[in-house]
Amino acid sequence: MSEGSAARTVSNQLSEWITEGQLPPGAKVSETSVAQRLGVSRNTVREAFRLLAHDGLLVHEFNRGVFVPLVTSADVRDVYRLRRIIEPGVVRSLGRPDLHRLARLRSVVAEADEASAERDWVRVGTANMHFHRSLVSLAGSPRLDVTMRRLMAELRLVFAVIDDPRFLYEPFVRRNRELLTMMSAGRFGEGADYLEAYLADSEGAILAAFEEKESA
Amino acid sequence: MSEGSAARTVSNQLSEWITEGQLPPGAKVSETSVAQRLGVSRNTVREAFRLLAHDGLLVHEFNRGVFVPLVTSADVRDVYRLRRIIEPGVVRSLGRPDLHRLARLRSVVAEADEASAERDWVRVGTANMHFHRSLVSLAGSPRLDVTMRRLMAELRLVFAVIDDPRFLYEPFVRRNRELLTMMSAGRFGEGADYLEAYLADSEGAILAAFEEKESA
DNA sequence: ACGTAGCGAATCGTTGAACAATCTGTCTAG
DNA sequence: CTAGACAGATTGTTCAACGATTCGCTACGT
Repeated sequence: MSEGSAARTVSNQLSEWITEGQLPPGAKVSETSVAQRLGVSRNTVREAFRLLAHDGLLVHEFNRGVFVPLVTSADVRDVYRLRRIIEPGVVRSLGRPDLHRLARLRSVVAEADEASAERDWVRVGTANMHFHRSLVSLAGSPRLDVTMRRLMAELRLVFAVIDDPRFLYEPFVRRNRELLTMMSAGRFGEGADYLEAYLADSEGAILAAFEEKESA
Repeated sequence: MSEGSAARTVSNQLSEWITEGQLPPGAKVSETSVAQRLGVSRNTVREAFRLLAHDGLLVHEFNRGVFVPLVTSADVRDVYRLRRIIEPGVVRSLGRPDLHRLARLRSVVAEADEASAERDWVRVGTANMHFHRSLVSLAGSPRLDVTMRRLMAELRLVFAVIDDPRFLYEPFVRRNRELLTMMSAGRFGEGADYLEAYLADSEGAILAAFEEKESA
């Protein structure tokens, strides 16, 4: 499945392994081991490494190899600093109520509702990421989109080290829906403020779960 | 010079060729031709391609090759949209007057003055880029830094197609110095507003030169 | 004349093996 | 116990080759 490029499939597989915690933060990822396990050439693995390094899911140290990044609380703060700059700004800049362009957001919210009903928290998590990426895409800025994709990828890295993501994801299902309601009504300023508080809460919750993890 | 990685030296060379206009926008860059001309392996060239694609200096189309991006006026607008979000925001967020951290900015301004006196406009241009990157680095955000690096790289792409960059660079030497004066005095709010107008003018000037180019 | 199908050349994607350069850890010598 | 040499492992880079895909060209049919 997912044809097109061997390097791409390898990078997808590695991405899964990382976000599912099989490759713990700080772990070294050897070229030959991955090449053997996935039955591809070393060169292809190297190309996949570059793809993932591009999204921040791996770090490349010259002559030393690639490693799963050790995410610190400073990184979490940095990611959220950018999110707080970008996301509310996008909502605020949405002058006209382009209602039909909110369709995608609506479907993502529905998806989150469904997954939440089934207590499938990882699906809720990915739906949440899709929501925020779709939100940013409303700005119509390609460069904002790639920045946001990077940030979300790094966030997946953070969630990989947290055991029970339920209390992190569950509240956001409701808040995403409320934000969408405000935007549908054309109340973009109010939505931006709401999203700002939302993101602050989210950062706080993640940092709390994170520092609790550090003490252990 | 700049040992350590063959791929890095190749990417630096390619970067020069692109920004100096030897590789025009839209041109296809073949793997084998570059490999032969620089005396390196195809694999190394591919690695260099990925590095440059990461900064937006090349675009990679599967099974088709890599190309020098065709920058449109929409791209210029997009780059400046992000700059207007990031740079004034950084200045505004500089709460305490960390005067000693402005030292680097000061030296860059001096460099620009010197280059301007010698009418070396490409040196003025790189000094200008250094100024804005150093400005953003004051925020202490790694992710903001890499975003800014990307944006500046793409901007080099734009300048490559403009013949006489003098009237684009020259006014900014003074404005950078004035902005620095405001920041040195702790007037960050005023500086942010100044920078906002500054960026708007810059975008306008580039777009003007750009559309004039398009008509020809 | 025009559009289309098919053929062939060129280029890319990937493989596999090989060698050089570098890092890491161990073991010895002082 | 520290410093330095040595060996093993891993990465960086090269080379040659083969299938896959794209592109331009020719030839054909309408």
